[in-house]
Amino acid sequence: MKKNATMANNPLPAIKDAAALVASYPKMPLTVDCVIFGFEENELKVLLIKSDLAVYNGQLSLLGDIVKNEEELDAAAYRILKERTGMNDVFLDQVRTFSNPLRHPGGRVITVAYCSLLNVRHHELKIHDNDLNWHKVSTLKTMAFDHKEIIDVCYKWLQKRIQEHPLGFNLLPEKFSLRELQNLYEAILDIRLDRRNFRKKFASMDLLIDIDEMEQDVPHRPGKLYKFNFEKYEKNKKKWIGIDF
Amino acid sequence: MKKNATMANNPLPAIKDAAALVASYPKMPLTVDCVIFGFEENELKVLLIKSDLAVYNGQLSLLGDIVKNEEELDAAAYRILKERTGMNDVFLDQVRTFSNPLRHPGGRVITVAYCSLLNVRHHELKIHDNDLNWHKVSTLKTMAFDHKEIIDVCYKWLQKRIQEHPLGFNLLPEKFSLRELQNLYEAILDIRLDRRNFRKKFASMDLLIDIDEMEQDVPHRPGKLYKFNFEKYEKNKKKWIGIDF
DNA sequence: GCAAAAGTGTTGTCCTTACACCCATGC
DNA sequence: GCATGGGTGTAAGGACAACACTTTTGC
Repeated sequence: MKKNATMANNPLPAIKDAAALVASYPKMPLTVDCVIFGFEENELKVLLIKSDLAVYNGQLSLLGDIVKNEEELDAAAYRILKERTGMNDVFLDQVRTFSNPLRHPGGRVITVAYCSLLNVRHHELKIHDNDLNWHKVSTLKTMAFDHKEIIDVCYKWLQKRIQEHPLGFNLLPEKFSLRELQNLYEAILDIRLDRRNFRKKFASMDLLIDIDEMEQDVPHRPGKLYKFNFEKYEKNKKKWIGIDF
Repeated sequence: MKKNATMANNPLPAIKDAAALVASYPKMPLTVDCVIFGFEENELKVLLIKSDLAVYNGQLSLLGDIVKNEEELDAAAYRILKERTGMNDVFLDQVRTFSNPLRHPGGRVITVAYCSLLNVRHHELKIHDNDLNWHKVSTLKTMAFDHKEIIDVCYKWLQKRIQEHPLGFNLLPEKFSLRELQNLYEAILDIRLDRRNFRKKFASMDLLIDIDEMEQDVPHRPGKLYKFNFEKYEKNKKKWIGIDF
Protein backbone atom coordinates (compact mmCIF):
# COMPACT_ATOMS: atom_id res chain seq x y z
CA MET A 1 0.00 0.00 0.00
CA LYS A 2 1.35 3.41 -0.89
CA LYS A 3 2.49 5.24 2.14
CA ASN A 4 2.85 8.58 0.45
CA ALA A 5 -0.17 9.51 -1.52
CA THR A 6 0.96 12.81 -2.98
CA MET A 7 -0.92 16.00 -3.52
CA ALA A 8 -0.61 15.47 -7.23
CA ASN A 9 -2.56 12.22 -7.15
CA ASN A 10 -5.15 13.00 -4.51
CA PRO A 11 -7.74 15.71 -4.34
CA LEU A 12 -6.63 16.33 -0.77
CA PRO A 13 -3.34 15.41 0.83
CA ALA A 14 -3.38 12.84 3.62
CA ILE A 15 -2.78 14.58 6.91
CA LYS A 16 0.02 13.02 8.85
CA ASP A 17 0.03 15.13 11.95
CA ALA A 18 -3.35 14.72 13.52
CA ALA A 19 -2.27 16.53 16.67
CA ALA A 20 -1.27 19.60 14.71
CA LEU A 21 -4.61 19.52 12.95
CA VAL A 22 -6.53 19.42 16.21
CA ALA A 23 -4.32 22.14 17.64
CA SER A 24 -5.45 24.39 14.82
CA TYR A 25 -9.14 24.01 15.71
CA PRO A 26 -10.98 26.77 17.55
CA LYS A 27 -11.54 25.85 21.17
CA MET A 28 -14.47 26.62 23.41
CA PRO A 29 -15.44 26.20 27.00
CA LEU A 30 -17.79 23.32 27.61
CA THR A 31 -20.11 22.79 30.54
CA VAL A 32 -22.72 20.31 31.68
CA ASP A 33 -26.02 21.41 33.18
CA CYS A 34 -28.14 18.94 35.13
CA VAL A 35 -31.90 19.17 35.15
CA ILE A 36 -32.83 17.16 38.21
CA PHE A 37 -36.53 16.52 38.58
CA GLY A 38 -38.25 15.48 41.75
CA PHE A 39 -41.84 14.92 42.80
CA GLU A 40 -43.37 16.18 46.01
CA GLU A 41 -46.87 17.15 47.10
CA ASN A 42 -48.23 16.16 43.71
CA GLU A 43 -46.01 18.62 41.93
CA LEU A 44 -43.10 18.16 39.62
CA LYS A 45 -40.10 20.01 40.99
CA VAL A 46 -36.63 20.77 39.80
CA LEU A 47 -33.47 21.26 41.79
CA LEU A 48 -32.01 24.74 41.40
CA ILE A 49 -29.49 27.08 42.94
CA LYS A 50 -29.08 30.81 42.88
CA SER A 51 -26.64 31.95 40.27
CA ASP A 52 -23.20 33.08 41.39
CA LEU A 53 -23.03 35.69 38.73
CA ALA A 54 -23.61 39.25 39.80
CA VAL A 55 -25.35 40.09 36.52
CA TYR A 56 -28.05 37.58 37.36
CA ASN A 57 -28.60 39.05 40.77
CA GLY A 58 -29.64 35.87 42.47
CA GLN A 59 -31.80 34.46 39.69
CA LEU A 60 -32.24 30.72 39.65
CA SER A 61 -29.91 28.47 37.73
CA LEU A 62 -29.37 24.80 37.00
CA LEU A 63 -26.64 22.77 38.61
CA GLY A 64 -23.80 23.04 36.20
CA ASP A 65 -20.07 22.89 35.98
CA ILE A 66 -17.28 22.82 33.50
CA VAL A 67 -16.22 19.63 31.80
CA LYS A 68 -12.67 18.84 32.82
CA ASN A 69 -9.95 18.31 30.30
CA GLU A 70 -10.01 14.55 30.05
CA GLU A 71 -13.48 14.00 31.42
CA GLU A 72 -16.35 12.38 29.54
CA LEU A 73 -19.63 14.27 29.47
CA ASP A 74 -21.46 11.49 31.28
CA ALA A 75 -18.80 11.46 33.96
CA ALA A 76 -19.06 15.20 34.37
CA ALA A 77 -22.81 14.96 34.79
CA TYR A 78 -22.51 12.22 37.41
CA ARG A 79 -19.82 14.19 39.20
CA ILE A 80 -22.01 17.27 39.39
CA LEU A 81 -24.94 15.25 40.66
CA LYS A 82 -22.75 13.63 43.26
CA GLU A 83 -21.10 16.86 44.37
CA ARG A 84 -24.41 18.63 44.71
CA THR A 85 -26.70 15.98 46.08
CA GLY A 86 -24.48 13.20 47.33
CA MET A 87 -26.28 10.71 45.09
CA ASN A 88 -24.51 8.41 42.75
CA ASP A 89 -26.86 5.54 42.07
CA VAL A 90 -29.00 7.59 39.79
CA PHE A 91 -30.07 7.48 36.22
CA LEU A 92 -28.86 10.33 33.97
CA ASP A 93 -29.55 10.95 30.31
CA GLN A 94 -28.01 13.35 27.88
CA VAL A 95 -30.75 15.43 26.32
CA ARG A 96 -29.33 18.10 24.08
CA THR A 97 -26.42 20.48 23.56
CA PHE A 98 -27.04 24.23 23.60
CA SER A 99 -24.76 26.50 21.68
CA ASN A 100 -26.16 30.00 21.40
CA PRO A 101 -23.08 32.24 21.39
CA LEU A 102 -24.88 34.70 23.65
CA ARG A 103 -26.22 32.23 26.15
CA HIS A 104 -23.52 33.08 28.71
CA PRO A 105 -22.79 36.71 29.60
CA GLY A 106 -19.08 35.98 30.02
CA GLY A 107 -18.56 34.83 26.45
CA ARG A 108 -19.30 31.76 24.49
CA VAL A 109 -19.91 28.62 26.50
CA ILE A 110 -21.37 25.44 25.04
CA THR A 111 -23.43 23.40 27.44
CA VAL A 112 -24.71 19.86 27.37
CA ALA A 113 -27.97 19.29 29.21
CA TYR A 114 -28.49 16.12 31.22
CA CYS A 115 -31.72 15.03 32.80
CA SER A 116 -32.15 13.07 35.97
CA LEU A 117 -35.03 12.09 38.21
CA LEU A 118 -34.75 11.52 41.87
CA ASN A 119 -36.85 10.85 44.85
CA VAL A 120 -37.11 13.96 46.96
CA ARG A 121 -37.46 11.91 50.13
CA HIS A 122 -34.42 9.77 49.57
CA HIS A 123 -32.45 12.86 49.32
CA GLU A 124 -32.65 15.16 52.30
CA LEU A 125 -30.77 18.15 51.00
CA LYS A 126 -27.85 18.56 53.34
CA ILE A 127 -25.79 20.91 51.24
CA HIS A 128 -27.42 24.25 50.86
CA ASP A 129 -24.74 26.18 49.03
CA ASN A 130 -26.29 28.87 46.89
CA ASP A 131 -29.72 28.08 48.26
CA LEU A 132 -29.91 24.70 46.63
CA ASN A 133 -33.57 23.83 46.67
CA TRP A 134 -36.56 22.30 44.93
CA HIS A 135 -38.78 24.56 42.87
CA LYS A 136 -42.10 23.88 41.21
CA VAL A 137 -41.64 23.46 37.49
CA SER A 138 -45.03 24.90 36.72
CA THR A 139 -44.33 28.33 38.16
CA LEU A 140 -40.76 28.98 37.09
CA LYS A 141 -40.10 32.52 35.99
CA THR A 142 -37.09 33.85 34.14
CA MET A 143 -33.85 32.18 35.03
CA ALA A 144 -30.15 32.81 34.60
CA PHE A 145 -28.57 32.04 31.22
CA ASP A 146 -30.86 30.07 28.89
CA HIS A 147 -31.75 27.74 31.70
CA LYS A 148 -35.47 28.24 31.36
CA GLU A 149 -35.25 27.05 27.78
CA ILE A 150 -33.14 24.09 28.83
CA ILE A 151 -35.72 23.11 31.45
CA ASP A 152 -38.52 23.44 28.90
CA VAL A 153 -36.71 21.12 26.53
CA CYS A 154 -35.97 18.63 29.29
CA TYR A 155 -39.53 18.76 30.54
CA LYS A 156 -40.84 17.87 27.08
CA TRP A 157 -38.25 15.15 26.88
CA LEU A 158 -39.49 13.82 30.21
CA GLN A 159 -43.13 13.89 29.16
CA LYS A 160 -42.35 11.78 26.16
CA ARG A 161 -39.90 9.54 27.90
CA ILE A 162 -42.07 8.69 30.85
CA GLN A 163 -44.69 7.25 28.54
CA GLU A 164 -42.28 4.81 27.00
CA HIS A 165 -40.00 3.97 29.89
CA PRO A 166 -40.59 3.31 33.56
CA LEU A 167 -38.82 6.45 34.67
CA GLY A 168 -41.51 7.59 36.99
CA PHE A 169 -40.55 5.08 39.64
CA ASN A 170 -37.33 6.96 40.23
CA LEU A 171 -39.42 9.84 41.49
CA LEU A 172 -41.44 7.82 43.96
CA PRO A 173 -40.52 6.08 47.19
CA GLU A 174 -39.60 2.45 46.76
CA LYS A 175 -43.06 1.50 47.99
CA PHE A 176 -45.88 3.50 46.55
CA SER A 177 -49.61 3.37 46.11
CA LEU A 178 -51.39 3.37 42.79
CA ARG A 179 -52.80 6.75 43.67
CA GLU A 180 -49.31 8.19 44.00
CA LEU A 181 -48.33 6.66 40.72
CA GLN A 182 -51.33 8.11 38.98
CA ASN A 183 -50.75 11.53 40.54
CA LEU A 184 -47.25 11.42 39.17
CA TYR A 185 -48.37 10.73 35.63
CA GLU A 186 -51.11 13.30 35.84
CA ALA A 187 -48.72 15.94 37.09
CA ILE A 188 -46.01 15.28 34.55
CA LEU A 189 -48.26 14.87 31.56
CA ASP A 190 -50.62 17.57 32.77
CA ILE A 191 -53.74 15.54 32.06
CA ARG A 192 -56.45 13.76 34.03
CA LEU A 193 -56.64 9.99 33.80
CA ASP A 194 -59.48 7.64 34.59
CA ARG A 195 -58.62 5.88 37.80
CA ARG A 196 -60.04 2.49 36.88
CA ASN A 197 -58.44 2.44 33.49
CA PHE A 198 -55.13 3.54 34.91
CA ARG A 199 -55.16 0.70 37.43
CA LYS A 200 -56.22 -1.80 34.83
CA LYS A 201 -53.40 -0.63 32.60
CA PHE A 202 -50.75 -1.23 35.20
CA ALA A 203 -52.39 -4.45 36.33
CA SER A 204 -52.25 -5.78 32.78
CA MET A 205 -48.58 -4.85 32.43
CA ASP A 206 -47.92 -7.06 35.43
CA LEU A 207 -44.86 -5.11 36.47
CA LEU A 208 -45.97 -4.07 39.93
CA ILE A 209 -45.22 -6.28 42.89
CA ASP A 210 -47.92 -6.32 45.53
CA ILE A 211 -45.85 -6.27 48.71
CA ASP A 212 -48.85 -6.84 50.94
CA GLU A 213 -48.48 -3.64 52.87
CA MET A 214 -50.83 -0.72 53.25
CA GLU A 215 -50.38 3.00 53.42
CA GLN A 216 -50.00 4.42 56.91
CA ASP A 217 -51.25 7.66 58.37
CA VAL A 218 -53.56 8.62 55.59
CA PRO A 219 -56.82 10.30 56.56
CA HIS A 220 -58.88 7.85 54.54
CA ARG A 221 -58.93 4.25 53.57
CA PRO A 222 -55.31 3.19 53.08
CA GLY A 223 -54.22 1.86 49.72
CA LYS A 224 -52.04 -1.10 48.96
CA LEU A 225 -48.36 -0.52 48.38
CA TYR A 226 -46.38 -1.80 45.44
CA LYS A 227 -42.85 -1.99 44.19
CA PHE A 228 -41.86 -1.81 40.57
CA ASN A 229 -40.49 -5.03 39.14
CA PHE A 230 -37.40 -3.65 37.41
CA GLU A 231 -36.01 -7.12 36.90
CA LYS A 232 -38.99 -8.37 34.98
CA TYR A 233 -39.12 -5.16 32.99
CA GLU A 234 -35.51 -5.50 31.93
CA LYS A 235 -36.09 -9.06 30.84
CA ASN A 236 -39.13 -8.37 28.72
CA LYS A 237 -38.27 -4.94 27.36
CA LYS A 238 -40.30 -4.62 24.27
CA LYS A 239 -39.19 -3.60 20.88
CA TRP A 240 -41.93 -1.24 20.06
CA ILE A 241 -43.08 -1.30 16.48
CA GLY A 242 -46.01 0.77 15.37
CA ILE A 243 -46.08 3.53 12.81
CA ASP A 244 -48.08 6.34 14.28
CA PHE A 245 -47.96 10.03 13.56
CA MET B 1 -31.90 45.09 46.80
CA LYS B 2 -28.36 44.75 48.08
CA LYS B 3 -25.86 45.21 45.35
CA ASN B 4 -22.91 43.87 47.28
CA ALA B 5 -23.65 40.62 48.96
CA THR B 6 -20.42 40.05 50.82
CA MET B 7 -18.45 36.89 51.37
CA ALA B 8 -19.27 37.12 55.03
CA ASN B 9 -22.99 36.89 54.43
CA ASN B 10 -23.10 34.48 51.54
CA PRO B 11 -21.78 30.97 51.18
CA LEU B 12 -20.24 32.01 47.88
CA PRO B 13 -19.38 35.50 46.69
CA ALA B 14 -21.23 36.93 43.73
CA ILE B 15 -18.99 36.90 40.70
CA LYS B 16 -18.79 40.23 39.00
CA ASP B 17 -16.52 39.48 36.10
CA ALA B 18 -18.29 36.84 34.07
CA ALA B 19 -15.79 37.17 31.23
CA ALA B 20 -12.88 36.39 33.55
CA LEU B 21 -14.77 33.38 34.83
CA VAL B 22 -15.32 32.03 31.36
CA ALA B 23 -11.73 32.76 30.43
CA SER B 24 -10.66 30.47 33.25
CA TYR B 25 -12.62 27.50 31.88
CA PRO B 26 -10.82 24.72 30.02
CA LYS B 27 -11.43 24.94 26.30
CA MET B 28 -11.88 22.19 23.78
CA PRO B 29 -12.22 21.81 20.06
CA LEU B 30 -15.77 21.19 18.96
CA THR B 31 -16.95 19.65 15.72
CA VAL B 32 -20.18 18.64 14.08
CA ASP B 33 -20.59 15.33 12.26
CA CYS B 34 -23.48 14.82 9.88
CA VAL B 35 -25.05 11.43 9.39
CA ILE B 36 -26.84 11.81 6.10
CA PHE B 37 -29.09 8.91 5.23
CA GLY B 38 -30.41 8.14 1.79
CA PHE B 39 -32.46 5.36 0.26
CA GLU B 40 -31.67 3.65 -3.00
CA GLU B 41 -32.32 0.21 -4.44
CA ASN B 42 -34.27 -0.75 -1.35
CA GLU B 43 -31.30 -0.14 0.87
CA LEU B 44 -30.64 2.46 3.48
CA LYS B 45 -27.43 4.29 2.66
CA VAL B 46 -25.29 6.87 4.32
CA LEU B 47 -23.11 9.54 2.79
CA LEU B 48 -19.43 9.11 3.63
CA ILE B 49 -16.02 10.30 2.61
CA LYS B 50 -12.58 8.86 2.99
CA SER B 51 -10.76 10.25 5.97
CA ASP B 52 -8.01 12.79 5.38
CA LEU B 53 -5.98 11.47 8.23
CA ALA B 54 -3.01 9.33 7.38
CA VAL B 55 -3.52 7.15 10.46
CA TYR B 56 -6.87 6.05 9.11
CA ASN B 57 -5.41 5.15 5.78
CA GLY B 58 -8.47 5.88 3.71
CA GLN B 59 -11.06 4.48 6.09
CA LEU B 60 -14.54 5.90 5.79
CA SER B 61 -15.64 8.87 7.80
CA LEU B 62 -18.69 11.06 8.31
CA LEU B 63 -18.98 14.54 6.92
CA GLY B 64 -17.72 16.72 9.68
CA ASP B 65 -16.12 20.03 10.34
CA ILE B 66 -15.21 22.32 13.17
CA VAL B 67 -17.71 24.65 14.72
CA LYS B 68 -16.60 28.21 14.11
CA ASN B 69 -16.11 30.65 16.91
CA GLU B 70 -19.45 32.39 16.85
CA GLU B 71 -21.38 29.72 15.02
CA GLU B 72 -24.40 27.86 16.40
CA LEU B 73 -24.30 24.09 16.19
CA ASP B 74 -27.36 23.95 13.96
CA ALA B 75 -25.78 26.50 11.65
CA ALA B 76 -22.58 24.50 11.48
CA ALA B 77 -24.51 21.36 10.58
CA TYR B 78 -26.41 23.15 7.81
CA ARG B 79 -23.20 24.68 6.55
CA ILE B 80 -21.51 21.30 6.30
CA LEU B 81 -24.47 19.81 4.53
CA LYS B 82 -24.53 22.70 2.10
CA GLU B 83 -20.80 22.66 1.46
CA ARG B 84 -20.74 18.94 0.86
CA THR B 85 -23.95 18.31 -1.00
CA GLY B 86 -25.18 21.67 -2.18
CA MET B 87 -28.49 21.15 -0.38
CA ASN B 88 -29.95 23.65 1.97
CA ASP B 89 -33.66 22.92 2.13
CA VAL B 90 -33.18 19.90 4.28
CA PHE B 91 -34.24 18.75 7.67
CA LEU B 92 -31.50 18.25 10.27
CA ASP B 93 -31.74 17.07 13.86
CA GLN B 94 -29.24 17.08 16.64
CA VAL B 95 -28.91 13.56 17.98
CA ARG B 96 -26.19 13.35 20.58
CA THR B 97 -22.83 14.71 21.65
CA PHE B 98 -19.83 12.37 21.82
CA SER B 99 -17.01 13.12 24.18
CA ASN B 100 -14.67 10.19 24.54
CA PRO B 101 -11.27 11.79 25.10
CA LEU B 102 -9.67 9.21 22.83
CA ARG B 103 -12.13 9.43 20.00
CA HIS B 104 -9.79 11.56 17.88
CA PRO B 105 -6.18 10.52 17.38
CA GLY B 106 -5.01 14.14 17.37
CA GLY B 107 -6.24 14.86 20.87
CA ARG B 108 -9.51 15.55 22.51
CA VAL B 109 -12.29 16.69 20.19
CA ILE B 110 -15.93 16.84 21.22
CA THR B 111 -18.37 16.21 18.41
CA VAL B 112 -22.08 16.79 18.06
CA ALA B 113 -23.87 14.35 15.76
CA TYR B 114 -26.61 15.58 13.48
CA CYS B 115 -28.88 13.41 11.43
CA SER B 116 -30.40 14.20 8.08
CA LEU B 117 -32.30 12.32 5.43
CA LEU B 118 -32.20 13.10 1.81
CA ASN B 119 -33.40 11.84 -1.47
CA VAL B 120 -30.53 10.28 -3.34
CA ARG B 121 -32.05 11.20 -6.68
CA HIS B 122 -32.57 14.85 -5.91
CA HIS B 123 -28.97 15.07 -5.18
CA GLU B 124 -26.69 13.98 -7.97
CA LEU B 125 -23.34 14.09 -6.23
CA LYS B 126 -21.31 16.64 -8.11
CA ILE B 127 -18.57 17.11 -5.60
CA HIS B 128 -16.45 14.06 -5.18
CA ASP B 129 -13.77 15.32 -2.86
CA ASN B 130 -12.41 12.53 -0.77
CA ASP B 131 -14.54 10.00 -2.62
CA LEU B 132 -17.79 11.35 -1.29
CA ASN B 133 -20.27 8.58 -1.85
CA TRP B 134 -23.25 6.57 -0.62
CA HIS B 135 -22.58 3.39 1.32
CA LYS B 136 -24.95 0.70 2.50
CA VAL B 137 -25.59 1.03 6.19
CA SER B 138 -26.02 -2.69 6.63
CA THR B 139 -22.52 -3.62 5.57
CA LEU B 140 -20.41 -0.91 7.12
CA LYS B 141 -17.15 -2.10 8.54
CA THR B 142 -14.82 -0.26 10.85
CA MET B 143 -14.61 3.43 10.25
CA ALA B 144 -12.38 6.33 11.19
CA PHE B 145 -12.76 7.84 14.68
CA ASP B 146 -15.84 6.61 16.54
CA HIS B 147 -17.94 7.18 13.46
CA LYS B 148 -19.29 3.66 13.39
CA GLU B 149 -20.68 4.15 16.85
CA ILE B 150 -22.15 7.50 15.86
CA ILE B 151 -23.87 5.92 12.89
CA ASP B 152 -25.23 3.13 15.06
CA VAL B 153 -26.71 5.64 17.46
CA CYS B 154 -28.18 7.69 14.63
CA TYR B 155 -29.59 4.61 12.97
CA LYS B 156 -31.41 3.63 16.15
CA TRP B 157 -32.59 7.20 16.47
CA LEU B 158 -33.91 7.01 12.92
CA GLN B 159 -35.70 3.71 13.51
CA LYS B 160 -37.57 5.18 16.42
CA ARG B 161 -38.13 8.53 14.85
CA ILE B 162 -39.53 7.27 11.59
CA GLN B 163 -42.31 5.50 13.44
CA GLU B 164 -43.50 8.68 15.07
CA HIS B 165 -42.79 11.28 12.42
CA PRO B 166 -43.17 11.34 8.68
CA LEU B 167 -39.45 11.47 8.05
CA GLY B 168 -39.44 8.75 5.51
CA PHE B 169 -40.84 10.96 2.82
CA ASN B 170 -37.60 12.92 2.77
CA LEU B 171 -35.92 9.81 1.47
CA LEU B 172 -38.32 9.19 -1.37
CA PRO B 173 -39.00 11.05 -4.58
CA GLU B 174 -41.79 13.57 -4.31
CA LYS B 175 -44.08 11.11 -6.04
CA PHE B 176 -43.87 7.57 -4.80
CA SER B 177 -45.81 4.34 -4.85
CA LEU B 178 -47.06 2.54 -1.78
CA ARG B 179 -44.67 -0.24 -2.59
CA GLU B 180 -41.72 2.14 -2.37
CA LEU B 181 -42.99 3.49 0.89
CA GLN B 182 -43.36 0.04 2.35
CA ASN B 183 -39.92 -0.98 1.14
CA LEU B 184 -38.52 2.03 2.91
CA TYR B 185 -40.10 1.13 6.22
CA GLU B 186 -39.13 -2.48 5.87
CA ALA B 187 -35.53 -1.58 5.12
CA ILE B 188 -35.15 0.93 7.92
CA LEU B 189 -36.95 -1.08 10.58
CA ASP B 190 -35.55 -4.34 9.27
CA ILE B 191 -38.89 -6.13 9.45
CA ARG B 192 -41.47 -7.52 7.03
CA LEU B 193 -44.87 -5.86 6.96
CA ASP B 194 -48.17 -7.15 5.68
CA ARG B 195 -48.91 -5.33 2.49
CA ARG B 196 -52.67 -5.03 2.99
CA ASN B 197 -52.36 -3.83 6.54
CA PHE B 198 -49.67 -1.37 5.57
CA ARG B 199 -51.84 0.13 2.88
CA LYS B 200 -54.86 0.23 5.15
CA LYS B 201 -52.80 2.00 7.77
CA PHE B 202 -51.74 4.77 5.45
CA ALA B 203 -55.16 4.98 3.90
CA SER B 204 -56.71 5.51 7.31
CA MET B 205 -54.22 8.25 8.18
CA ASP B 206 -55.44 10.07 5.12
CA LEU B 207 -52.18 11.89 4.63
CA LEU B 208 -51.34 10.67 1.15
CA ILE B 209 -52.54 12.60 -1.85
CA ASP B 210 -53.51 10.46 -4.79
CA ILE B 211 -52.09 12.45 -7.70
CA ASP B 212 -53.71 10.28 -10.31
CA GLU B 213 -50.50 9.17 -11.94
CA MET B 214 -49.04 5.74 -12.39
CA GLU B 215 -45.55 4.34 -12.21
CA GLN B 216 -43.69 4.26 -15.54
CA ASP B 217 -41.30 1.72 -16.92
CA VAL B 218 -41.88 -0.97 -14.38
CA PRO B 219 -41.82 -4.57 -15.63
CA HIS B 220 -45.16 -5.36 -14.04
CA ARG B 221 -48.47 -3.75 -13.31
CA PRO B 222 -47.76 -0.10 -12.43
CA GLY B 223 -48.85 1.26 -9.09
CA LYS B 224 -50.48 4.57 -8.29
CA LEU B 225 -48.30 7.46 -7.25
CA TYR B 226 -48.86 9.60 -4.17
CA LYS B 227 -47.52 12.70 -2.52
CA PHE B 228 -47.35 13.21 1.20
CA ASN B 229 -49.68 15.87 2.54
CA PHE B 230 -47.24 17.77 4.72
CA GLU B 231 -49.67 20.63 5.15
CA LYS B 232 -52.41 18.49 6.59
CA TYR B 233 -49.94 16.68 8.78
CA GLU B 234 -48.66 19.92 10.26
CA LYS B 235 -52.17 21.05 11.00
CA ASN B 236 -53.27 17.90 12.76
CA LYS B 237 -50.06 16.88 14.48
CA LYS B 238 -51.17 14.73 17.31
CA LYS B 239 -50.19 14.89 20.90
CA TRP B 240 -49.59 11.30 21.55
CA ILE B 241 -50.63 10.07 24.95
CA GLY B 242 -50.34 6.44 25.83
CA ILE B 243 -48.27 4.86 28.56
CA ASP B 244 -46.59 1.87 27.07
CA PHE B 245 -43.42 0.13 28.05
C1' DG C 1 -49.42 -17.37 -20.94
C1' DC C 2 -46.31 -16.32 -17.52
C1' DA C 3 -43.94 -13.57 -14.16
C1' DA C 4 -44.43 -9.81 -10.93
C1' DA C 5 -46.47 -6.86 -8.34
C1' DA C 6 -51.06 -4.07 -7.61
C1' DG C 7 -55.12 -3.93 -5.47
C1' DT C 8 -58.74 -5.28 -2.21
C1' DG C 9 -62.18 -7.23 2.78
C1' DT C 10 -63.28 -9.87 6.62
C1' DT C 11 -62.73 -11.73 10.97
C1' DG C 12 -61.06 -12.32 15.62
C1' DT C 13 -58.46 -10.35 19.19
C1' DC C 14 -56.96 -6.98 21.96
C1' DC C 15 -56.68 -2.41 23.77
C1' DT C 16 -58.92 1.77 25.05
C1' DT C 17 -62.56 4.36 26.72
C1' DA C 18 -66.47 5.68 29.25
C1' DC C 19 -68.93 5.14 33.13
C1' DA C 20 -71.12 4.20 38.89
C1' DC C 21 -71.27 1.94 42.98
C1' DC C 22 -69.82 0.00 47.42
C1' DC C 23 -65.90 -0.25 50.90
C1' DA C 24 -62.49 0.88 54.53
C1' DT C 25 -60.52 4.15 57.32
C1' DG C 26 -59.83 8.61 60.22
C1' DC C 27 -61.95 12.02 62.39
C1' DG D 1 -71.97 9.42 60.26
C1' DC D 2 -69.42 11.77 57.14
C1' DA D 3 -65.58 12.82 54.27
C1' DT D 4 -62.02 10.88 51.60
C1' DG D 5 -60.11 8.22 48.53
C1' DG D 6 -59.66 2.73 47.64
C1' DG D 7 -61.18 -0.77 44.99
C1' DT D 8 -63.81 -3.04 41.29
C1' DG D 9 -66.51 -4.68 36.05
C1' DT D 10 -68.69 -4.17 31.76
C1' DA D 11 -69.91 -2.83 27.27
C1' DA D 12 -68.86 -0.46 22.93
C1' DG D 13 -65.68 1.08 19.61
C1' DG D 14 -61.32 1.25 17.39
C1' DA D 15 -56.89 -0.55 16.05
C1' DC D 16 -54.20 -4.35 14.67
C1' DA D 17 -52.98 -9.06 12.87
C1' DA D 18 -53.79 -12.74 10.07
C1' DC D 19 -55.03 -14.30 5.89
C1' DA D 20 -56.02 -15.37 -0.41
C1' DC D 21 -57.58 -14.23 -4.58
C1' DT D 22 -58.21 -11.39 -8.79
C1' DT D 23 -56.19 -7.74 -11.86
C1' DT D 24 -52.93 -5.37 -14.71
C1' DT D 25 -48.91 -4.86 -17.09
C1' DG D 26 -44.36 -6.23 -19.64
C1' DC D 27 -42.20 -9.60 -21.86
